[in-house]
Amino acid sequence: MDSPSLSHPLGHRAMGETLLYLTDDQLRQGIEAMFFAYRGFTADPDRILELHGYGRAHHRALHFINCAPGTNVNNLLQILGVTKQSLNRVLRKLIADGLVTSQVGQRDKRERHLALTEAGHALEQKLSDAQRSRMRSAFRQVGPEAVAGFRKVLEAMMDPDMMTAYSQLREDGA
Amino acid sequence: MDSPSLSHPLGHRAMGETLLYLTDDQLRQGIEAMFFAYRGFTADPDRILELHGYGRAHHRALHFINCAPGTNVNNLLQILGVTKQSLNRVLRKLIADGLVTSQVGQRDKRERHLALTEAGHALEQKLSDAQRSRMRSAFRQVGPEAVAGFRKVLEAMMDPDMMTAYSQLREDGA
DNA sequence: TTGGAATGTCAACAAGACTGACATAAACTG
DNA sequence: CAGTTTATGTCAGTCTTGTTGACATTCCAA
Repeated sequence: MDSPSLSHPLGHRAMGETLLYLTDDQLRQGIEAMFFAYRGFTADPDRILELHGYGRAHHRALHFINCAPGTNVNNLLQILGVTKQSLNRVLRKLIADGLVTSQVGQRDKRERHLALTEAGHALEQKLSDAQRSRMRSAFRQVGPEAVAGFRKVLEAMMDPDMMTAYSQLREDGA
Repeated sequence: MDSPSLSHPLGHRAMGETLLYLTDDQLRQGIEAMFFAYRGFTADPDRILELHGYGRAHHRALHFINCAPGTNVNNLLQILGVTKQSLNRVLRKLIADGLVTSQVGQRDKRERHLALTEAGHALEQKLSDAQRSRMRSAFRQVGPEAVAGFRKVLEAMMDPDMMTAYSQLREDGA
């Protein structure tokens, strides 16, 4: 049979209207692309983390503490979407290893304010560099229009409440 | 401070050439978008899986057995990128629960050929529908150009060997 | 001031990844 | 045919990272 995308009698605009990109097969390919890409996305930092005896959970904590220095545990909890007990185990190790500092809040002494130490900053940089490097390479290959599309789809795929957490990260860093 | 993307003196083409989309901040946003989107991407099937006492590992196995019925364990191992012990634990349960069949190969009797039973097909459909539903909604929101960009970036972010596995999935289904 | 809400810690458990060792059966090779 | 390799399955043990339950501390408001 002939290729519908090449022999289609309608122009590009009409293709969008007939929603050819929404067939089950196209969606399945999107799902698989997401699966394989996420593996690639985490592969480089995972290798570095392993050398230091950490896991992905430590990476996530370092990343978001770096983005919002002085944040408290509850904020981090909302963003990461795990239980406080789970996060606490990770934080305990990072604090014990001298990568993160935990300071009792001035105003509210129940809160602990988290920040990276110099060593924490160094590891975060190393992980971030590895991850950015792959993403930069991908972005460079495909060009700015594709990158814009990538961002649009990802944002549309987030849970609405996560979307707000994501937006807030870019507004008030502290 | 003012917004560089709005007040930039150069046009869109020049922006691409000066690689504004490759700044560390843009890359960081891409990384975070990937993190939050992947959570959304897995959230719906996760809820269904929990009801049945399965995890993401079972979903992945069902998905790829469905894509390539009659495949053997080794092929699945390559695609999933886990150890045979890990996969075996999952397959054992799926077979015991009557969702997957394992048949000794005709040509090579060492191989086991895997396929979904009717019940397996039913669950795979349910999971797939949930995941496709979210992706369809995202795709519909952003339009075909953004979807094309999304796919391009994801493919550029995969590991090269995974990229080949991904391509082969769409060529020889059996 | 006292009881509830918020915050964070410790302990125990489960899923799912890993490694290593080993068994079995079949295919291949000299 | 004997020995090796390949494909698969299994058992045991470890690690990360999620979970729930119990508990201490602190704040706030009735």
